[in-house]
Amino acid sequence: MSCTERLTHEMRERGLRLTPQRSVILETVAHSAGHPTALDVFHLAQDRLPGLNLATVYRALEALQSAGLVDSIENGGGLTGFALRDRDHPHHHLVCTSCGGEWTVGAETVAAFAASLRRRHGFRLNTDHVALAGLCRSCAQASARRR
Amino acid sequence: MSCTERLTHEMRERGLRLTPQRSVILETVAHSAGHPTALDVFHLAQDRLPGLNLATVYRALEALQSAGLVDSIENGGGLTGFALRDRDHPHHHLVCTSCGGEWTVGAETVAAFAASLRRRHGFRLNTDHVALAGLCRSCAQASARRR
DNA sequence: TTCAGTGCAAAACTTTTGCAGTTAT
DNA sequence: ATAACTGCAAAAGTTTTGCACTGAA
Repeated sequence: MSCTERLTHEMRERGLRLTPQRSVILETVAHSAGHPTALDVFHLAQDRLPGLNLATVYRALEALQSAGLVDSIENGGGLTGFALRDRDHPHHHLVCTSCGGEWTVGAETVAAFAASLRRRHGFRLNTDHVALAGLCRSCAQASARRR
Repeated sequence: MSCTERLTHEMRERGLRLTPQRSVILETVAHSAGHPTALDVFHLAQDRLPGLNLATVYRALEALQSAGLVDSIENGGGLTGFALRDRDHPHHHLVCTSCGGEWTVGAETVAAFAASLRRRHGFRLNTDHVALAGLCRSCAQASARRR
């Protein structure tokens, strides 16, 4: 199912309307690498939506979130990032706290961990979209050398 | 090593000063369940520190963080929470997105997952303090029944 | 036609910063 | 003594909200 089809379907099902703003905002999030903030999305979408307002971006992202099309991720520093929820290709992000780089891990890597949490604690890890903080390979090596 | 001894030691080592404000703020974080925000800490600490200012709380928490005594955790909604970094008893938190409850998991549960990330991607997961979002046992059961 | 959504402006909130006075070292 | 820290006030930055108008269904 394409992105636009999913948008139409999920929105209608919830009595939400399909506006040009919401389409463009969803596509902007989808085509962004990483986890753009509301302001990022605003700047990127402005080209295609002259007169777009930041408040609209916030409200659209909230609507898309409630429709299950987008997830919010807490970036550091009290900023909220947004990412497409991809049900067909679930994956997770490794975010390096040193260089800010991002890598993708397949859901299967996290699945084993989620299963052990569930077995041992009855806890169902939210695996829709997870961003894990740490040091990437090169930053880890650099910090080891520094000592 | 006691909390206060560690405070004295770590602060001195970095040329940071040991003020009544910082002591009380560290104790406030240590004695709080969960991950209090700067405002929470401010309210709790006010009783013992008349005239305390919120800006001081922010600066003290930053200092304690740089001294490795406290970790910051991204609560939902763009709020930053703080928690004592306990090097003697490392542990992680399971936060239920439905009821807001919190549970503790030993570091060993996470260690295996961290090892696999490192093996497969060279990524060193930050395991100082991790808060994992999901559904707790009872909320998961409740949501299963609802269907 | 109708009501959800938008743009605009103002407000609410969290966090940071400049500065003068205070205090731990 | 001296430099770090605090309180205060103001600013900066993010997110929310009220309201009149517009447009998707």
